[in-house]
Amino acid sequence: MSEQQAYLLLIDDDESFGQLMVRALARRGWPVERLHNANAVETWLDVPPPHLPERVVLDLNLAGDSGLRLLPRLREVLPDSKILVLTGFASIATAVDAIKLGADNYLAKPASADDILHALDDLEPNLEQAAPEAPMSVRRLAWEHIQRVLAEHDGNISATARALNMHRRTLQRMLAKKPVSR
Amino acid sequence: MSEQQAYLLLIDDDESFGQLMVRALARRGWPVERLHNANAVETWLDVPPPHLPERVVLDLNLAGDSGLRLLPRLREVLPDSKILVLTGFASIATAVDAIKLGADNYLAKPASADDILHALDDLEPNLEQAAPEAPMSVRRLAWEHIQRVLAEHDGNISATARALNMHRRTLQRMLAKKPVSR
DNA sequence: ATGCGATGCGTCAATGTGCCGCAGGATAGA
DNA sequence: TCTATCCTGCGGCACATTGACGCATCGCAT
Repeated sequence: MSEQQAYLLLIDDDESFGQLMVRALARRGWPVERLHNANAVETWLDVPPPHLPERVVLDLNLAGDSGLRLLPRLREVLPDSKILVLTGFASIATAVDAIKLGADNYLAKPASADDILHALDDLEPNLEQAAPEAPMSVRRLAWEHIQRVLAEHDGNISATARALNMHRRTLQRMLAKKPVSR
Repeated sequence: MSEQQAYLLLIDDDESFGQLMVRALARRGWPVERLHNANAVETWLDVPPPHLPERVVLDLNLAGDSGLRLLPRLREVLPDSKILVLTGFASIATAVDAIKLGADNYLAKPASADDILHALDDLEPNLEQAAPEAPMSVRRLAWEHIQRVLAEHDGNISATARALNMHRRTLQRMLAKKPVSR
């Protein structure tokens, strides 16, 4: 029988983003299989198909980082696949965790299909990566800190606000605007 | 023969910060060996001492080339040491690379001695339980960060505001009121 | 003397934050 | 099933902070 075609497994529960991505990836020659939520991934992992994906994009945009929980088993079932973690709430803490848990790369949304494919291909650490010209802005620092504490509290906004001694409403508003550039 | 004492290797070229850290770590029971620049690290790596450090703190802000470059050899010479990468210019990209290159953890400045020791001890990815530490409030964190950057710029408010990508007037106002609050 | 950048400060409009309240969802126990 | 609790998203409003602009002053090197 003929060799089966390589494909990409997209784990993502954002419907519109997911469909867009499927199309964009297909246009670039990647057949995409999709899983829409953590449960689907669990059952998929319980009985993996004979033909395994060559690449995996794991979106952990869900409340809390339950997506990270899936990583170890994913890596176990797919020792040779390239796994990319994608998130709209990127932080250094979760990036570090993701790599430790076996991800090959980590990307912050918004990311284009090209960004994603590039991140999956270009896995070698860049030694030249000089330090960015400026220190972290206060905003970025605050964002990182909040993400860390949020993670420590399993994504519980109220508890995080209490721990941070800030108002729940304020935290909520901060989290509502996704991109914290600088 | 007597067992030699575990010690920590601090690789950092910021004189004031380094001395502070050495003292703070000593107060917490860690003898510290220090290397002040990339060259010193190179020669140290060429002829490592018989008694190797148990923990390493590598500051990426080494003058000249990136401290990231040193990581692979460090890891090679010290397969069993805990290596923490510390940087005032944190970014997700360098965090990912640092972990890939063998760092056990990655921390952004400003970081206290306690932060550092904690980061060196708590290497497990944050899946299950959260560290029960009391998080700093965002305000206090911001204040400390500002103080640090301000110091790095010799107290130059305009330059600091530029580096932090914030308004000079705003920085000025923040500094005007002393109460650091929480 | 002249130019340049840093500093302190006033003002005003645009944003952000503290605080209150409410409705809906999830959950644990009676 | 009913109920008490906790969390969440969100509207609204008064007050606080920030961004942007301008201006006078000061130290310093040319």
